[in-house]
Amino acid sequence: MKDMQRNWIGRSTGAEVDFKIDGLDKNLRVYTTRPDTLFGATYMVVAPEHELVNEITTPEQFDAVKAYVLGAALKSDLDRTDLAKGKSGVFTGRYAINPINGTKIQIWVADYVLMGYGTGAIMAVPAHDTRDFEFAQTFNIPIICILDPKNAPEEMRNKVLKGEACWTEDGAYINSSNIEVGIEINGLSKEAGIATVTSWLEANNLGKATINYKLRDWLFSRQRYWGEPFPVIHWEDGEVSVLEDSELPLPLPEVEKYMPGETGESPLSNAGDWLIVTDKNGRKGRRETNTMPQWAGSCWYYLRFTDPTNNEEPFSKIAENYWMPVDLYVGGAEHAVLHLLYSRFWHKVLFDLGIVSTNEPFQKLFNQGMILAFAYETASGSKVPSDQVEEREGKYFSTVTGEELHQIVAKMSKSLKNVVNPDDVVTNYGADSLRLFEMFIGPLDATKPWTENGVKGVYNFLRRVVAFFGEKGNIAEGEESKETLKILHQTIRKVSDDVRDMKFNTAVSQMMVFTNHCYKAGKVNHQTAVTFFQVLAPFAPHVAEELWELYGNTSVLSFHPWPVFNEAYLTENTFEYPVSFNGKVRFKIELPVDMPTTEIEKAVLTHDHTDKWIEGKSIAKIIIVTNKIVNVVVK
RNA sequence: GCCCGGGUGGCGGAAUUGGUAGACGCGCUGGACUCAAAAUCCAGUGAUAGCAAUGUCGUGUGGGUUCGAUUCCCACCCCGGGUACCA
Repeated sequence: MKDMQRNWIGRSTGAEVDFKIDGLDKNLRVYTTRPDTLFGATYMVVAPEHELVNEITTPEQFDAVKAYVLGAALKSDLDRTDLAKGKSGVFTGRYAINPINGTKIQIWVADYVLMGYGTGAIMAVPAHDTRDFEFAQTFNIPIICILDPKNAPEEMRNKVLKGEACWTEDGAYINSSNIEVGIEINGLSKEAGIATVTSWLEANNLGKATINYKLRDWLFSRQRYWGEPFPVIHWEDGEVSVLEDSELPLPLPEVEKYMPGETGESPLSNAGDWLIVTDKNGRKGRRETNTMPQWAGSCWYYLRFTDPTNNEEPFSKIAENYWMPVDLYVGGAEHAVLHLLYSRFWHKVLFDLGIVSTNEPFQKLFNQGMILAFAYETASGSKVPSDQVEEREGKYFSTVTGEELHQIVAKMSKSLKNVVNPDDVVTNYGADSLRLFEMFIGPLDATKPWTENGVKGVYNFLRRVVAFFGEKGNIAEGEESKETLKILHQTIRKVSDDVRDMKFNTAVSQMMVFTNHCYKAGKVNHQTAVTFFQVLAPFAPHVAEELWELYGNTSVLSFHPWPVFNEAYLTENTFEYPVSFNGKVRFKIELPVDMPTTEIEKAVLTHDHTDKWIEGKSIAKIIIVTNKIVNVVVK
């Protein structure tokens, strides 16, 4: 999860390097994480949107470049990434001077370089970068190897040295010195190479060490109508002010259309009169049109929850101190780089400002798995809404086109219309059954398709609980049996542990074990029954409360403390040892738990079945793990 | 491509983290009840051989470590999710 956040933030360290443009009094600045490979730079690429494209392009190449830039602009982002398989680009006709060795290298325009990252321009080192290599091969650009892959297989190494293969891992520098300008990294390690070249660039004023992030905002940059408007006014004289506390909150204005403004501004720019404000001196101003869309507001809701009725401030220091940090954050993995990342960021800002008392907002994260559902797609892979699908003899067909479809498993979504409404389960089996089934279906963190196979199982369990404990004849007076007490207390322990570990499926199964035991035992006493109701209550609250009341209680069960298990009921006097020969279990033998190993050994060796397995062989060793297993090694 | 998960009966899933593989549930089979069916209750249910006692095989595949491996190590195959020309 933190890896995903790290990837999203995408911090990288490298250097910016200036290349002189041949015949122009300008520099082309690139960002690279590998300044050490400067000797291997054989061409440069600028993004189609780069501001210098027009200036760089020579008259002969102008039409070709213009056509290419236009073409790139028309491609959507999706197309551009979809076309990742093949590289495209066009030569600008212009050259740049490699500052480290004075070589003239071609400048190209290509859409595999993105304007939004770094400087929108790169130096290409085809021998040691797969993208550059692919491009250089496509357009017959020289490939110069400067890292000798000494530890690579011989065949591979030869290809790399000849510029016929790309090598992105470490190696020994070759062709990497220029005495005239005082730079020499041949023989250095990668780390030392990067440091040497970077300091050389800085000393000669040709570049500097830089840190870059690929972080994209995924929240405020996607403006929409629904969101809290910023309480900010831009005045005609250039002053910007925030609203008085007394003017808050600022509600959203009613608008006719929710589309973005004509200049691509937030939808609030369509709000007409609402936008214009005049102060008491007649000065005119315009309201800020940006809102806090989507989860911008919920990034801090947990703080407001600590003090929800406070009318003076978002939350009091006392309340914040008492409740924070949040014990548990339950959310899907899809929140990793969205809600969770923003929440952590905001919280850290508030912490630095001294407004909250913790550096992190959440103590523990739990990723619950997504519940998937069946969906349908055509042979060509396009999705068909589930309400346009009919089943005939185990095959699926579109009710619109009649085409045969195949069934896939995909996450539930509105667009696929494969959302399952749990109301049916509630109607047929009750809310407790639905609740219990969601816990019983499997581990909370597992992703799995929704199926109602098995709802019957938990429904049956609840029905058996009500049938057994609802029958007065099953409740006996007096002391509880040892066996029942043991299983009851095992159940308390297991359910307590499983709830703590959020393993609800096994907690439910333990309660089933207990109930099955009650049926076998035939009778249990009053105390056993009500203790079980307490355990059951968080899982099936309606059933548990009903039974609790049936037993003459007038208070609410949920307010009673959780039962505590008693170790004394769980201790055993004997243990049934599995006896194995060479690791294979052959029979079992019941022995006292405190029997010394020498006695156990004797008991095993004198057992009737033992002869059969040691016949004609000799015993090499006997391994006894107390109250676990006995293993006899024979040869 | 890269980064995470994960492969256990017909199915959903258990297994105290190296110690009896398959708890619990669904489904299926048989029995009881019923004129009959449903519901319910009881019993059985990994595969295979056997009337049985019992044997052999078995946790994606192949190897390794170990007295002992679903669990640890190495290589590979498959599935799911995330991400993607980030220089």
